[in-house]
Amino acid sequence: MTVKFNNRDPVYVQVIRHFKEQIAKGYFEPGQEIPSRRELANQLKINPNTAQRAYKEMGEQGLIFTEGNMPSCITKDEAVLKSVREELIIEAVDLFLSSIKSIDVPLSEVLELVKKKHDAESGEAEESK
Amino acid sequence: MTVKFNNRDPVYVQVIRHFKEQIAKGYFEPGQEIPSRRELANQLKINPNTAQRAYKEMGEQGLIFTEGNMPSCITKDEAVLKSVREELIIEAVDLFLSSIKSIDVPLSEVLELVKKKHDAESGEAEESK
DNA sequence: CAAACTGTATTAAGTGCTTAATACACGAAA
DNA sequence: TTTCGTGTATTAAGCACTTAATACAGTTTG
Repeated sequence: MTVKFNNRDPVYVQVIRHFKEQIAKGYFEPGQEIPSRRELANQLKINPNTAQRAYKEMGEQGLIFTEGNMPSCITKDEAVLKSVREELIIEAVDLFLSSIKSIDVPLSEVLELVKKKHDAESGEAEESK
Repeated sequence: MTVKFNNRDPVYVQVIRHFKEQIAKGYFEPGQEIPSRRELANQLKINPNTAQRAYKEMGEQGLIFTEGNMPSCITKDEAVLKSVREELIIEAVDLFLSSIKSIDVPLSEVLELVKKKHDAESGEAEESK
């Protein structure tokens, strides 16, 4: 498990984001154990408290749960897991639309650019095989 | 001139972003005067030093220029003005694509959502007339 | 000339968020 | 029992940004 951090957003926020992306991609099974705070901190080279903060928020959001001193686990509520993906998608779409809107760019124009760039990236991935 | 600030990004960054959006929309003429630091600070209810910092960076980026003690002006270099728009568009597209990529969502699926949401927003704008 | 406006610079304080350093209670396992 | 690994809580330190209070040089305006 590795995460590339940017210097702009708080680390704990990026950690949460990372877990949400993993969830969205179906990487976790419902109820699956996740690394302990200290272990995650070691893996990501961050402070245990930062990991703790990320886990704490994820717990409050219902993404993970913790019973006693047992290792924390991904929620068993599949509806929650499913909604994570949808939320991330909606988030991306809304952000994109508001950005475009604030520059007054015709949608058709950027959609062409999106397709073009996407195909270009796919091409690169293909070449690197 | 009003700007709605969020609590996440530094104010001076948001001010710069605001000017770039105005430039991208063709709101400014090349060489056009812009408000003084103190006046902008008054309008936006921010500290003059924060306005100064925003202007300073915009000057370093070539977006505005200042001669002597004259009021600062938008650059006369139309190529720069044009590139601002393109940069903002590319920025939005790249961010969108990377977001989508990190969730493993098929492009066609989100493009449908983008169009749908965009049309819905246009509809709302139409109704509010 | 004097006043008021430009831009610019320096220094300091305050504020909020992030990170860090510890400590504690609990349970499982050697 | 002792050790180790859980989660949790508290407190302090660090850092970036914002704000603040001035100061200075120059230009325009009354």
